[in-house]
Amino acid sequence: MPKLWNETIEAHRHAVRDAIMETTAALVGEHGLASVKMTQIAEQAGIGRATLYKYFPDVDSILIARHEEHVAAHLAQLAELRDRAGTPEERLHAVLGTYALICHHRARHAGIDVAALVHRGEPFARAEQRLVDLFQEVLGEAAAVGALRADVSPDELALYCLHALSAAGSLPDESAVHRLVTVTLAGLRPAAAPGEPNPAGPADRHRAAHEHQRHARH
Amino acid sequence: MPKLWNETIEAHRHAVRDAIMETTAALVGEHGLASVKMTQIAEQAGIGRATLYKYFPDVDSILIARHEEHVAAHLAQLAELRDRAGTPEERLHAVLGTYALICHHRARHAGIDVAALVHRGEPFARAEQRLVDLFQEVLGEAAAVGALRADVSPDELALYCLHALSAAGSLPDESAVHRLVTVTLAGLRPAAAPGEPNPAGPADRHRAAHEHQRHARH
DNA sequence: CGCTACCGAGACAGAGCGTCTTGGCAGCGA
DNA sequence: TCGCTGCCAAGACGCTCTGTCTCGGTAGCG
Repeated sequence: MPKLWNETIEAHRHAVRDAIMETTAALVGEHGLASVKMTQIAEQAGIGRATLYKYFPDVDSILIARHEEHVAAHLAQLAELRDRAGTPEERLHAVLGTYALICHHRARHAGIDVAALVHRGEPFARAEQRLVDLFQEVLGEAAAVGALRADVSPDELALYCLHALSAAGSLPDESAVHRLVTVTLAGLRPAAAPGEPNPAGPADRHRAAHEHQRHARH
Repeated sequence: MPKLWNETIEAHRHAVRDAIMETTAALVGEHGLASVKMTQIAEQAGIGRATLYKYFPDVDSILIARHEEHVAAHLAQLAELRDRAGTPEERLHAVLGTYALICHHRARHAGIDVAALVHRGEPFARAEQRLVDLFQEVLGEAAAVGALRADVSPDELALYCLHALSAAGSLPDESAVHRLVTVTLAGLRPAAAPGEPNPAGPADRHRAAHEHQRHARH
């Protein structure tokens, strides 16, 4: 593809790497995940097959690398929302709502291929774990001000959020995604039944405690 | 495997088919999904490779067939719970709780392989659709007696339940699964806030309407 | 101008695949 | 008892894709 090397060799390699990943994603979107071969990718990207093997060992690695870049971008976006100003409830809503929209648009854009690729091997587990950790932090802050139910730990609630919001990929439009976020958040709130134990109040108290948590993170 | 044909030819073929599916599942559990080859399956099952191709065209078909049998069994179990006696809330709780336990045990037993296989192609979409339909029926009955929030339609709530409960596969023990069901159900209940529109009462009224729905199904 | 690093193209052996043929065995009916 | 039919294991065959290697060519750099 790049006949003339762009500035440095480093930049050239990065450009070729990006071209490989983009070409592979296009081929997968066109012909499906199983039928894409290394030969096809090399031809489409305009590089030699041996050169392709110098960048990636197989098709899965290419798509995993592409997926990890997307995950990193989304994670940065969510971390930025997490560190914004506002009450823990507001930031929880922002993080979960944005994640749901990400799921929605990913499903609409990439189809089933990402899900098929992503559910195998350990790279996906790591990406999911980072998401759970991020959710857990926001949930912990919300729990500190009593905005969360106290009978389930934040790590289990984080897992609940992650899976519940993944339903956004099957929803038809963004208003449905918004309703899904509302429903998911409803599952997180303290039990309204009078007999249930609910030690933390619904108001935003413990402000100092959650500020301490936020700053102790970095 | 079966040197002497069992009774009829039909039964023999069924036995061979079962042996193939069981052998394949064992190999996938042992060596992973990607590395299992048709040659290996035929050798392990004690049949010829050409014979294997007379039963299944490829490895995926074998695992999909096995998965569909499991799904059918689980679906029957859930349908039985749906048609049991009791209030719609009780039956909703039973169906969702049982589905969560199924997810939990499946993840514990088969590992990541089922998820990896299951997320590609159209057979999985059909199985998921049948589950959503089943959920939707139980949710519709619960909505008829006012046990559900009225601001989200039962089909969207069914999708929410399906995905939220799939988190049970990542939970460590059954008590955590039970808490997940509690949280998921909390997302389904009518909004407790006084300002929110909540036309249906929390008590079990409209009993006749939901009985009508149940009997109109068959 | 020579050196180095990279690259495209092609060759090569190996693994799997999907099909076909061969020879053999189990059941069934005459 | 003897064919006849259906099924089967084993193996051969051509094919695709893989992963590695070598070759000749070219861009940058000193």
